[in-house]
Amino acid sequence: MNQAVTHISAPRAREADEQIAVLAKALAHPARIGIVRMLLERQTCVGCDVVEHIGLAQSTTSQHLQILKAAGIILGEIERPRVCYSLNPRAVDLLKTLVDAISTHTTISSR
Amino acid sequence: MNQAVTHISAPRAREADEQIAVLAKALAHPARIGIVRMLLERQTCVGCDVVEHIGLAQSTTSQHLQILKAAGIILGEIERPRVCYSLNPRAVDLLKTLVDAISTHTTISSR
DNA sequence: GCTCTATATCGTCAATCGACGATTAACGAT
DNA sequence: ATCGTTAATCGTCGATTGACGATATAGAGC
Repeated sequence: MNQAVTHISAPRAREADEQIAVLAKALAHPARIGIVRMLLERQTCVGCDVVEHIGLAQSTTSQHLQILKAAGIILGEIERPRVCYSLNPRAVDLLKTLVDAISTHTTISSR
Repeated sequence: MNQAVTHISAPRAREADEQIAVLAKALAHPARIGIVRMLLERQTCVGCDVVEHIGLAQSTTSQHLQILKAAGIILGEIERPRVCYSLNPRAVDLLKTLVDAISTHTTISSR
């Protein structure tokens, strides 16, 4: 039972690796980190604000938003003709769980 | 002062975005997540074990290890003819700080 | 000096990413 | 019905990634 968290069976572990990698990949671009930061500061915001804030073309920005949305990191609520974006608390929890697991291990194990 | 954490000046924020993105990018591949997970389970390990564990070619594995090392996520101590890899506690702290910041915000702000 | 072992680096190739402008879609307002 | 606004999607192009095998490097041991 004490191994429950640590030692997942191999195939499951691979799946988990895949999922985490997807999350990391979605965050692996400064523009997308910028969007996340923006959503932290103002707790919600509209697409055209994002375009203005990060200074890329509208189409490019939309792409970045789609990537974040596909990874479940942000939510987009339609408010015609706008879309209102916000962080997905579930994704934040997932991230937190992950990093907690890592930091627990390193605290215990790395001297 | 209460804004110190939240509201960093724009150019600094961009730098921070860049740095975080670099970190995320280094983790944005299942093989590399697998390596990190491996280093969590055994607290340290040698390159050739990694090759065997993740099942990619030696050259490919070495590349992944270099990427993680370049991002500061792992450390490689030379023990001729091997290299002994371990997680870098500083990187873990960095990640933790980041996610803590995010989760604090979402807890406070998103109802 | 060679040979073995463990890593790192090089060169190549297909696949993916990230940027852009142009176009399309959906609706509210006139 | 037409116009204006906001987002999403398409098509394209150069740059980057990830895979591999081949080669290079560095030291231990004979």
